Amino acid sequence: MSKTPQASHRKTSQAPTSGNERRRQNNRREELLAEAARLIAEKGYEGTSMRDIAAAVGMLPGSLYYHFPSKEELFVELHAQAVTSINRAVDSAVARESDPWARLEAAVAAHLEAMLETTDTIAIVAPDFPEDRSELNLRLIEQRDAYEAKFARLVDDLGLSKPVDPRLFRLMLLGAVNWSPVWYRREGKANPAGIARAFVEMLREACKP
Amino acid sequence: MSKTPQASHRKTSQAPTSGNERRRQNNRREELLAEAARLIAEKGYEGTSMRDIAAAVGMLPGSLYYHFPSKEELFVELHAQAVTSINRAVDSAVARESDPWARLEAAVAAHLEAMLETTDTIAIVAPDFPEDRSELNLRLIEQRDAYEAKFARLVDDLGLSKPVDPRLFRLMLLGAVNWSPVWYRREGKANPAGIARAFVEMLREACKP
DNA sequence: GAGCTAACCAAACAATCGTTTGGTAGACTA
DNA sequence: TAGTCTACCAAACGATTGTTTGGTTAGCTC
Repeated sequence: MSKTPQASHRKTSQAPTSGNERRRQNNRREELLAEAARLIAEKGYEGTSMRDIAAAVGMLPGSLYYHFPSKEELFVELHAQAVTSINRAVDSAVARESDPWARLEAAVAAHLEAMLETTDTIAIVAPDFPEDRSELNLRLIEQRDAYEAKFARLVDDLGLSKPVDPRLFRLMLLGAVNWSPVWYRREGKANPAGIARAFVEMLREACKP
Repeated sequence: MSKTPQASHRKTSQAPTSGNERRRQNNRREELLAEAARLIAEKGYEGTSMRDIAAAVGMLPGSLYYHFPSKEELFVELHAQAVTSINRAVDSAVARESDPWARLEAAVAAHLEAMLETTDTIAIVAPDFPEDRSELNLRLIEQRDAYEAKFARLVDDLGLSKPVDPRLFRLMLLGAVNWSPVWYRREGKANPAGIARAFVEMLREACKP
């Protein structure tokens, strides 16, 4: 009640002294996405209503539809944004290493960091959606495909000896990593980098002849 | 439309010649739970309405509230049922082995089997619910506690050498296992037992001095 | 066969959901 | 300064949600 959708229009209000960028073009879109990410990360997709999101940015529910055609579309864009961001993080982490095992560990650490510490990076993962929402799911999977292929390549570069199935190796590692948000506590002693090292090191020992 | 809530009442109809069990006592409760499990496993908790469940057993929505006080309570009972069932499966699988590593592998295989092949065993897991539904989540976690402790014991019995953290060992293994429904395809070549063997074998090699 | 109870039906309730429609203030362009 | 467009507001719409309330009937006991 106390916070009505803001007094009048404000828009591009500030920064009047800064050259000729094209302002006044979807200004609050970013703010909107950020707020939606925060809410969805906290309460889930179904648990977050368009009204919640609108209230968080001080708009009316219907106004969201100026920026996004639907709630699903909003989420797809959020997901894309998260995938892009985590992709960059992993790339730059991997680039700093040359040894194949070190590269894999760096990738896992970056992935973990993004999922455990960055609030607004909604999990690449989000198995939120049950199988029946196939249309949405297909689009999300498509977004993650390139990302997962990247890990497959990192694993291939390890040159595993024969008894080890590279696919199961990758699925095990990524499964363990993707599940970590379930048990991870930020107050705990373990940090993403440490977890990554422990996970990769275990598998590394397993692959020595 | 075509399937109205059934013609008249039927109740305990059958089996009139079988002694003196107390029939006519929550007869369709089991049927109700089974149907709810099937639907929720398919479409998720939020994706399954009380009307869906009622329709699946040929009842009217309100009638469900004769058997369960709320939708959440229904799910809690479902969850408890699943936990009990998987607990039994793991116990009997472990009992057949004596070697610690073989016992762990048997436990993992049983867990995988329950999650991947048994439709109505809604995942022990179900991270469906975001953190904010704390009340429900606490009750579910409570139900799983004894189960997870069981794995901690199995890991302890391995007598791991020092550089390996038993906790991270367990979290890695269970994470990989719990994530498997995401990528597992029943049509594929891998089966639960094979996956269990591969996972455990990898970690086993890692723990040899 | 009277009475009781388990197991429903029938119908609604209030709340919430995603979304649509029509309007409008302010910034920008010419 | 007139006109256009951006970025919203205001208000509703229809559908769906979990749930409640009061009645009804079949089966059981006595």
